[in-house]
Amino acid sequence: MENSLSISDLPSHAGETVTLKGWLYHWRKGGKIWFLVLRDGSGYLQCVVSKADVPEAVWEAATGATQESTLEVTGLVKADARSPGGVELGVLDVKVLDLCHDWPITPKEHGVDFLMSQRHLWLRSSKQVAVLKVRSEVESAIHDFFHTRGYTRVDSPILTPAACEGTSSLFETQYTDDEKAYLSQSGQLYLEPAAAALGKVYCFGPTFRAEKSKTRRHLREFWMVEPEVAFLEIDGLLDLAEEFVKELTARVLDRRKEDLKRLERDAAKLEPVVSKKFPRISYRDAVEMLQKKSFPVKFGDDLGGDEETALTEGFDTPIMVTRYPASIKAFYMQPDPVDPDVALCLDMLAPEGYGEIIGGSQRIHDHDLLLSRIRQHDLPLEAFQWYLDVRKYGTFPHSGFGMGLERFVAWMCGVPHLRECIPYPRMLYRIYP
RNA sequence: UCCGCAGUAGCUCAAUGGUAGAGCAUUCGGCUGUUAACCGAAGGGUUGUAGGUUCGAGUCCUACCUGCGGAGCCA
Repeated sequence: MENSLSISDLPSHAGETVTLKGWLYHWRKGGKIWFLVLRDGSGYLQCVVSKADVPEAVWEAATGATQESTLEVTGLVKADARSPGGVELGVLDVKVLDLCHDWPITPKEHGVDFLMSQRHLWLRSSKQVAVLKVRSEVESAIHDFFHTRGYTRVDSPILTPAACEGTSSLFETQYTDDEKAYLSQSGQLYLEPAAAALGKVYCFGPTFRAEKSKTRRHLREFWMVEPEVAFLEIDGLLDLAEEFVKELTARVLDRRKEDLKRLERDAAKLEPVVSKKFPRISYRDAVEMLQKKSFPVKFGDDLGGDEETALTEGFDTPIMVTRYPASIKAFYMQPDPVDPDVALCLDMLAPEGYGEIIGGSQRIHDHDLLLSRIRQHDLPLEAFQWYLDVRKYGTFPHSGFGMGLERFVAWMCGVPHLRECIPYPRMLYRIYP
């Protein structure tokens, strides 16, 4: 069915005459020789048009094309060291399939407001293309990671009857005439019963938080991958999270080198992630470390962005902070049997200021303890009856974590803001396009 | 929601309270190996909105609108 060549195929077609379709990305004029850069999503190709070598009509078409015009170009593939990418096209024919008028995004700088309002067009820019390729690679690596380890993917619902954690950040929608539904904030609660059915499960999909967050580290709609594993306890969970991040990073380094280069991301900064063990620090030790750096934190305080960055300073891998005070963590987290004030949980903090990429815990598996936690947190008991059933019928220790895809991709790409790591970001006060 | 910053040409930005400017983009011209090419020329403006102070406001004051950055919360 597909017969056409892509630009990325060309290095193995040197010496052949080929026809390609794509868009005019950029050009450099040189009097009687023009250099057109064609892009087709697979790569970029310098097409050399020489006035002496083509018919007048072809010269007119080539030099009359504007940025982002749709072109069909025929020419001879040549290896040439002067050309970015190693091969270039000696143009024989150019057809302008559509002449583009008033393309708004120029090669010079633009402000974020402008670019975000042109997001549907901004996607064509080389750096945005590179980020989307890294994102897709990570998504694919996530599925491979779990499938090679015997996990079953279980899709959790997006429309839910009640909150998983806190009702303040829920998106509400009308479900029937007299019933509301809420967009999912996490698939975890639905994954736990599935872990009893299938043992090792994971979900991967969009999640929604109606928080009024307006920072580079927040989106209102983001993608989260969440494994949940029967009979896995906290130490195994730490191993799983570390192995997971190592494998995804290795995959990006292995297969998306060109994209990292285009993003001017220093790949050497990611290499220790693959080779070195991630430090594991308890919350109590973290508080001490922060106090030595004269942060005014004490046991019971949550750690803010500045504290997280200070903790990761001096490390070239992520660090895992474990055993936070139970009082500041979710109701379902298992208390530490030797230190009941803390929960068996972890936050993985990425280096270079990228902050929390993973949060997870061992879950309470005792029915009565979970019941009392639901009551302590003033949660509507009837909404959690089915969740309690997991502990009522053949309970088992289990653990899981959630990783925010965009945060991971932002870190891989060295992009400072999450909004560039999802094709169409949903942010506070911005839902166009 | 709170705190801070900013709205001037299509875009990115200049302009002591005193004639509205540049680069890029666009159009035209020049250049046969360019790498955000370069050189020359032209067109392009109700300075976010509404008031106010002043002989005079892009500039100072007030309110509003829009956007950005950050906090809290989180992945």
